[in-house]
Amino acid sequence: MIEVNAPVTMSDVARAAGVSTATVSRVVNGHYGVSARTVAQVRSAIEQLGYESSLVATSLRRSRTNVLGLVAHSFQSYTAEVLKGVMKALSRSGFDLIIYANSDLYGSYSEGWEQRHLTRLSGTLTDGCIVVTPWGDFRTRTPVVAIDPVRGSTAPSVISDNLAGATTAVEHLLGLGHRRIGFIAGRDSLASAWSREEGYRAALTTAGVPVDPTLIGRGDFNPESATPLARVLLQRPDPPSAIFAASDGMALKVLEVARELGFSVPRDLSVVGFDNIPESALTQPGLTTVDQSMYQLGYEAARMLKSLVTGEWDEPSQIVLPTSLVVRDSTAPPKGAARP
Amino acid sequence: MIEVNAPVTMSDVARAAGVSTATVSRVVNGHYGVSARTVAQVRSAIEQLGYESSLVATSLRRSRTNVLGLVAHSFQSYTAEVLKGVMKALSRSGFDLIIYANSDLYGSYSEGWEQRHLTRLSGTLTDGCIVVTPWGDFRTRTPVVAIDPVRGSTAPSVISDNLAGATTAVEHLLGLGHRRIGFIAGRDSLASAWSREEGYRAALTTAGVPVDPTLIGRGDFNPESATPLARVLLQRPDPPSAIFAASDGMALKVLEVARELGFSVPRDLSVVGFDNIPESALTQPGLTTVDQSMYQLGYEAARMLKSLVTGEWDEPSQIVLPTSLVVRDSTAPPKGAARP
DNA sequence: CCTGGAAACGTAACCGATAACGATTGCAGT
DNA sequence: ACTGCAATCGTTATCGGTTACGTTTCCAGG
Repeated sequence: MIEVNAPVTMSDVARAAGVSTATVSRVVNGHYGVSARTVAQVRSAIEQLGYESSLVATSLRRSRTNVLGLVAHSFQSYTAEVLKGVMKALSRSGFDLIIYANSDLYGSYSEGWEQRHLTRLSGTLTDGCIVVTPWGDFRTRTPVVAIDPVRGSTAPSVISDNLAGATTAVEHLLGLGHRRIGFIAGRDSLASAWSREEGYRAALTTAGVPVDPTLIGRGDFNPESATPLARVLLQRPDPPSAIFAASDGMALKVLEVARELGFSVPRDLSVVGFDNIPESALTQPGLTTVDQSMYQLGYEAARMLKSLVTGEWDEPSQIVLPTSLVVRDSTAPPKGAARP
Repeated sequence: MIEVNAPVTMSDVARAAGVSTATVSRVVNGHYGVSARTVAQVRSAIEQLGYESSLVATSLRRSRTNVLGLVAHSFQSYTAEVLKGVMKALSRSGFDLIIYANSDLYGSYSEGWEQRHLTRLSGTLTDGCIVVTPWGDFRTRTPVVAIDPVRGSTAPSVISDNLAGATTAVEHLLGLGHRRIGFIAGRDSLASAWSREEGYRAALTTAGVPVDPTLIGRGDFNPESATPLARVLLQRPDPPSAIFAASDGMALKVLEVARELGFSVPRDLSVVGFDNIPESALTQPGLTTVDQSMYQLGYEAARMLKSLVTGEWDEPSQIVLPTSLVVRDSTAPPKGAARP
C-alpha cells in the first residue's frame, strides 16, 4: 500500500503555529523580524507536521533557487564522468543539481528538445544550466555553459584541446611508421568532432602523407555508428594499418570488429581512441587514447556556471583544457615494420 | 556575452494574439472550445515569440505533470546502468525524467536528504519517484518505487534475487574445491547486502563448511571500503583461497589489492563479484560475477512507477529479477587443487 | 420575433510561497 | 504624556499557468 499523505503546506504550518504564512516563510528562510518565541513555535510546528518547502512554489516566486540544471542528450560513460565532475564542483556549495532528460531520447527525436528543456528549466526552476552536447546556441533567461559546444558557438563553454590531442595521436601513429591511417569521425556539427578531424588532417599533411578521403568514415560519436564503418574499412582489399577513432566508444567498437574479422591488435592493426573513458584502461589490449578529463570538463563547467550565476565572473568565457596521449597496448609499428 | 531575454509568458502570447490567457492555455493543451481561427492566431503568436510553457508554473497548478523523478545517492556505474533502463522504459511514453542530486553528496551528508528531496519533488514537480539506494521508507504524496530498498521495506520495489545469486556464486567456489572463502559485505542496512550475506552463509552451511566470522569483512558497497578489508584478509598468515565480494566495485578493489600484494589471480586467489558492471568484463583477468541486470532493474522500476502513476497497477508490488552466474577468468581451483 | 442551447471566450479564483508594504506594539527619550 | 523608532507580524499583490464558472455570441427551431 502506498502511503499518500496530503501534502503539508506552509499555511498548514501557519495554522498549527497560530501565525501567518509570512512569518513561517521568514522563519524558514531565517529572515529578520521574528521573535525567538515565535521562531520556536513555528519550528516545532514544522517538525511535527514534517513540512518541507515546495521547490516548485519557491522557484516560481523567487528569482534565485540555488538549483543548477544539466541537460544531456544521452547517458554514456562520457556523461557519467562529466556528472561526477559537476557534482564535485557543486559539493557543499549550496547549489543542488537537476538533470533533465526527456523521454524521446531513444527513437526519432525532435531537434529542438534541448532548447525546449532549457527554457522550461530556466523559466524559474534553475539559476543556470550546463548543456552537454547541444545542437546550437540557446536563448535563455539564465546563464548557460556548454560542454563541447557546436562549431562556431561563442557561448560560455568548456572544451578540450581537441586539435592538439588529435594531432598528437596521429603523430604517434606516424612515428610508429603507419602511413595508411583510417579515421572515424564524430558528429560533425560539434566543434570537438571538427577539431579532431582537423588534427588528423594536419598531422598527415605535415608529415607529407596525402589525406585519403576513402579512409575517413563518418560516425556521430555514438559507439554503434562505428561498427559498420570499421567493417567497411577493414574489409577493403587494402585495409589501413591503423585507425584513429574520434571517441573511445567508437574505438572500442573498432576493436570489436577487428577481433571479429580476425585482425590481431596491435599486430595487424593499431587503434587509437579519444576521451580515455574508464573502460579503455580495462580492455584487452588496453586502448591507446587521448586523455581528456571529462571529469575536469564537468568540474570546470560547474565552476564557471557557479560564478556566472553569482555574478563574480572574471575568467575567459571559453576554457580550453589540455589533453594528453595515453599509450597503451593497442598501437605498435605496422606489420611491414619499415621504420622510416 | 550572455543573451538574457526576458522570459516569454503566457500573457505575452495572449496580448500578442489579442485573447485571454485562458484561451492560450486551452490552445496549448488542445482543449475544446476554441475556434479554428483563434487557434491559428494563438499558434502564430506562440511561434513568433518562441513561447514555452513553464514547467514550474504548470506543475504548481496541475496535479499531473508527466514528469517522473529519480533520486540517487551517487553516480557510479551502477546508477548509470539503472538510468539507461529507466530512460528506455520512459522513451516515448510522454513522461520526462528529472534527476535530483544534492550538493552534499561528497562530504558528511545529513541522513535525511533523500526524504527532503523526495518531498520537495513530489510536492508538485513530479508525479512519482524512483529511489535508488534509500535509507528508509518514505512519506510522500506521490508513488515511490525503490530499487534495492532497505531491509524490511514493504514499499513498491524492484530487486534482484540476491539470495539465489550469492548462493550460486559461493557454490561455484565450493565446486572448484575452495573451503576457506572470504566475504566482503555491503552496507548492511540494505536488503541486498543482507541477502547476499545470507546466500554466502547458506551455501557454506549446506556444504558443511563452518562459517568463519574472521573471514567476513564489513564493507558498505563503496569500492573504496573494500581496499583495507581485502588487505586485512590477504595479509593474514592463512589467507582465504577465494574471496566473494558483495559488489563488483568492491571485487575490483580486491583484484587491485591482490595484485599489489603479489597474489596471482586466479592461481593464488579466486575472486567473485556481484553486479556484472561493464568494467568487470574488461578487467584482466575478467571477473567472475553474478549478473544482475541493472538496466533491467531500472527498466522495471520505471514501468512499475508509470503504472502506479497512471493508476493501472495490477502486478505484485515487489518485483524480483533473476540473477545468473557469469564465469570468467578470476576463478579457478585452489592451489592445493585437492578436488573433493 | 422570441427562445433555447451550444459554442466561444473572458473573469477571477487558485496552486504555494515570497516580499513589499502597512499596521500594531513596546520602549526609550524628552 | 507624547513622540519617534525599531521590532514584530499580518495583509496582499505577485509569480505563470489552469480551470470553474459566467457571459456573450450566434444560429436553429418554434
